[in-house]
Amino acid sequence: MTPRRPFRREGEEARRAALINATLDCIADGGPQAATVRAIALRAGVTQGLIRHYFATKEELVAAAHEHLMTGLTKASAAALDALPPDPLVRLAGFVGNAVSPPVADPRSMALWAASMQLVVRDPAMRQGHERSYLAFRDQLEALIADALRAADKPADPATTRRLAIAGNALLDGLWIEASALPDMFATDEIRATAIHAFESLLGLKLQE
Amino acid sequence: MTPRRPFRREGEEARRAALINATLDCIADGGPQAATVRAIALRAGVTQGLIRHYFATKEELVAAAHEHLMTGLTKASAAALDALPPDPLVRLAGFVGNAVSPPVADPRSMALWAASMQLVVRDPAMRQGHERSYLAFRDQLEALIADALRAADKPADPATTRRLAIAGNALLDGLWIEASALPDMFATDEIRATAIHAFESLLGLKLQE
DNA sequence: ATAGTATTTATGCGAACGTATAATAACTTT
DNA sequence: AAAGTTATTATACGTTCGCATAAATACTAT
Repeated sequence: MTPRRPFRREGEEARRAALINATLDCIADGGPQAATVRAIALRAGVTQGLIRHYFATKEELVAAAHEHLMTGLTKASAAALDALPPDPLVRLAGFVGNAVSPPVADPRSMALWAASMQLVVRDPAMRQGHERSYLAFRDQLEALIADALRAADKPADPATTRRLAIAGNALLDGLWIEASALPDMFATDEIRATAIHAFESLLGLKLQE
Repeated sequence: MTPRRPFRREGEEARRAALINATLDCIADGGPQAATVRAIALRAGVTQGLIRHYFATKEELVAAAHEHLMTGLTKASAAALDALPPDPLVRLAGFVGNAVSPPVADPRSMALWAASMQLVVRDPAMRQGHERSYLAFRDQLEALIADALRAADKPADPATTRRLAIAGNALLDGLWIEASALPDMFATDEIRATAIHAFESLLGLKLQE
């Protein structure tokens, strides 16, 4: 004779968003195996039956959460670019510095990224998505590198900028991982300085922050 | 009245090794959630009860597998160094090239690494282990960098070599991830050339492969 | 106000999980 | 050769998982 739990109808959009965010929170906290339908529902403030109403299977929900995460990261990166001044050398330095500093570098993002990488290795569809977002980021970096080289009157032919973008992207990935996984090992300033200094060496020019 | 399955006593050492390898295979194939006691036992050619006989809990087995993986990677890296000639410039180029090429770079290692990174973010004990192996690799790289700089009559003070080791390690990590996660995107030679060329820029000297 | 809709809760089911325990057979020792 | 030890198999137990379905209630339209 326990009273039935009261509720409000929040609408499809809000509920889907809440479920997706709850899924990401669960994965970030305890890994993919902690993202059970019951735990997700609890976090989203609903009961588990509701998940079935908006997503046919749990797998579908996880895929939607992954997509949401990826597009969110790309958007955040683009928005950060908008806030930078027009000088190419300053823009590149700012972009590089941001990529290895909080809030871009943080343990939660790292945990989510590691979780998604596991799927990427195994699932061709996930791999395609990863490839797309990887290329989007790298193309952004390549454009910034080309602008910086031209601003310094240096050659910026496609073969050069491509190679620099691949190496620069790898450098940022690696520093981001180290800064996120071992946050106590480096000061934020040290990682930023290391990243910018390395880019100066790679491009053979002086950047301004 | 089905006959009981025949067996042989293999001894503690062999059985522990078989169980650990089976665990890693399961994780590499299907992620941590695929490493169930039943799947591990099947792969190791035993029945599930035996796991309990050698490991008090599944968690203990997974931790042992993780440790085995890490020490194995460190050993492989050191062994590869032994095979290189004494010239510092050649050694560094060889070390850098190997780090981003098969068999070091391959999807299985990548999957295992991604799985372990999840634990690293969450578990302090795992993080300590990760930190140790990270530093071991970086120190190795720093020594090679210092030797290469000295061989080229360049300054190799500790502050410089440390910063170069951090950046160089990050670069190798990033390229290794890209080469492993997206093996069809780059030719092996391209990744090797990119890595060596980037190190030349970072150190300001010409390497020989 | 009332009826209708479909969002949401509540409950249940079968499978698979980690772990515990008992039975058995392959070795070892005497 | 017989007895003893323990590595190994076999079976069972309780929990939790994803998913299915039925019941109820908040909202919408008339």
